[in-house]
Amino acid sequence: MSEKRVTSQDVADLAGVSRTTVSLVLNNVEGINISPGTRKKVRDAADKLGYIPNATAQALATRRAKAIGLVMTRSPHHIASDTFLPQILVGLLDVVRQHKLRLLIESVEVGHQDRVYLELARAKHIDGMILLTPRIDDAALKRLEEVDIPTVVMGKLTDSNLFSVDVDNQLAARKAVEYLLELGHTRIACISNAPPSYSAAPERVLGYKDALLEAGIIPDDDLLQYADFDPQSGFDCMKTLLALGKEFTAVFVASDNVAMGVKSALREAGMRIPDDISIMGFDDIPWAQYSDPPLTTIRLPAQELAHEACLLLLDLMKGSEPENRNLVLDTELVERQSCRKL
Amino acid sequence: MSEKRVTSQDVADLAGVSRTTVSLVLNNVEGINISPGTRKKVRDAADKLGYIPNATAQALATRRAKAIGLVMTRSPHHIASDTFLPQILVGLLDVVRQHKLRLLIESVEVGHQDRVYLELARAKHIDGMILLTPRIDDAALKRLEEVDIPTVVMGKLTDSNLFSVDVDNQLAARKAVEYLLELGHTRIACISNAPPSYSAAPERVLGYKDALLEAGIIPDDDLLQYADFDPQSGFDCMKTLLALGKEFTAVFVASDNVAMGVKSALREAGMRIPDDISIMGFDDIPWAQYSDPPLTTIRLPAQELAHEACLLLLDLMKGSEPENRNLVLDTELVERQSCRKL
DNA sequence: GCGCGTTACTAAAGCGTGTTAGTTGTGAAG
DNA sequence: CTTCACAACTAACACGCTTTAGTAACGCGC
Repeated sequence: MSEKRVTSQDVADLAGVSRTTVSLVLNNVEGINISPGTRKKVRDAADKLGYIPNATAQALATRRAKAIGLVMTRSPHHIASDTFLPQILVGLLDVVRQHKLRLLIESVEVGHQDRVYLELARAKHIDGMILLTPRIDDAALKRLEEVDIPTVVMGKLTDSNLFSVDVDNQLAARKAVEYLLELGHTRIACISNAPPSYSAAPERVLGYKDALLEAGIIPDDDLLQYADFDPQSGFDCMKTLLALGKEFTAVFVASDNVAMGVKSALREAGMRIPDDISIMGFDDIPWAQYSDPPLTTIRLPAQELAHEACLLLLDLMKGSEPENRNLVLDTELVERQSCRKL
Repeated sequence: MSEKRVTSQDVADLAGVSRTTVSLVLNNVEGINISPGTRKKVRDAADKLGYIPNATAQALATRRAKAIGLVMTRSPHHIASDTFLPQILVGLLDVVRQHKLRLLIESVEVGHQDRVYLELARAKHIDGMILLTPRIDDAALKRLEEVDIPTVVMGKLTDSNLFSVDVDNQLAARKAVEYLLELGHTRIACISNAPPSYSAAPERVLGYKDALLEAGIIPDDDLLQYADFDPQSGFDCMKTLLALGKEFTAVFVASDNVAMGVKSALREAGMRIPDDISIMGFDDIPWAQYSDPPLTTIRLPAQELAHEACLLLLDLMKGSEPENRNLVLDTELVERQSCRKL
């Protein structure tokens, strides 16, 4: 309480040296000559006083905040129900801690992007940022490329030359649908994870169509629906699909979270999984394996993606420019019990 | 790129005033006289240059970081599968943004608490912190009370006089079990959410016993199991319970997440919900209403808890000392279809 | 014209660190 | 005995802002 903040001056006084020396010793500055005796005196003094350097002052002097930011451009509602967020945080925290950095979280309301990106960058709260699933049509992204802050995007942006980390959504979706085809399904519906403006959504749809075409099946646009991230939207999509009255024996839902709602709608309609309809998910959220029946899905390595994104960002912050701007991690089909042989 | 950072000096030069005036105008300092003309000149200059004050320098000068920290004392694995984290973040972000603060996320490895708490506080990265579900036996908590940084704990600590925000776990659990009793169940098992050392776990068990005793039923310790946060542990607990061979017609699972695994185990054993056994959850995670059958549970207002915790923290940071150190929010029983009348 | 309060501003001293340029003392080479 | 490199430090400026103490100008009553 009454104890004042201890500064490097206090340490210097106690050790009988200058503030400069304290700084040089405690920061282990290379290529400088300080006698071992003095080094010890400084260290002892610092220990004794419980000296903890003021991070703000350090940041001001060094011009680096020693922090990175995780920026989410989604509505609060979508963030609240984002299954991967905890995993992403863990992936980031892991790297961040090892490098003695801090992690800042920021969410931006749609429409206010300009200022936030700029403020974060210019105000030097952070030295680099990781952008989470932004919209393709985010005009501010263009402006972002002009800002001189290192940035890594989680989720690829076709029309941008920002650095990114992602999975091959199209390929993964194709694998998923090929699996259904192998089981003998030919009438396969598709419910995408999000509106087409979010980059991953159209890519997954493309993979779905790829698989069908390769098998000689013409995709039927009536069997294609776009959900909106949450279970409720999946519920609604499946209702619409069922109301059409078209026949389908399997559905590829490009998000496990959405699939929860889809299953709910199927249940209400009295359809049994996988007896009456096979369902294939995407993401492998933690509950996929505990759902009834356990959901066959595509595993998205969320934590690893965050991990790699963070490492890439650190590279950029160091000034190196990896030649590979777009890192792609592998997905894996996890076979459970929601799909059956026809 | 080549454009240099614009400082308040640049604004002052362009406006033809001093740096002091710029600061006074842009910060809307009260009780100071600046002519409207000058104010406009300064504002125009700032706009024209796109001036964004350097937050680090501001922090150093004002001695406030304008940031709060969310500190989690749990293992990466537990964080990664924490269903409420996204909601908590949204609750915090909401308040934080309105007050133009930033949010820092920090996770602490068990055993390293001392330094982290201290460093965060002393280094002045943050002006206040919110502690998430710490263990009761966290020795560093004692030390934390000595640190002069405002702190709010989410989840009550019996043995501490820190400020806290929580629900009444015991009461909520009692309500849950009373509901089962009203439906006619008398043999009711209980699977707690976590090991007894985590504060919420024993409280919920107490509520369970309260309800039974009030109904004249002696709690049978064989029917009581402690899970460990995740579905797998719930699966294991239910296996153990079933292996005992004791009769029970309902089970109160003090965590929806754990309940996922419990249901999985019941399914494997060929038992139908709610026909063969009624199941009552706790938390109301987003997937509870989409599970099969939709889970009857106790709603834990995670987002509101975070919201209130943040508001309380802001009060503390302003220097006020609310007389009520422990804020308790209401829970609500959400009736769905996993429990049936006996 | 003088004293005085008020308006409208500014000079300069912090905030706590990093870092450059420079100073001192010492031993060895010439 | 000088010269010079080098080890071992330090003085002082820079970082970009806030804020206190102070100054200049102005109107006003007498």
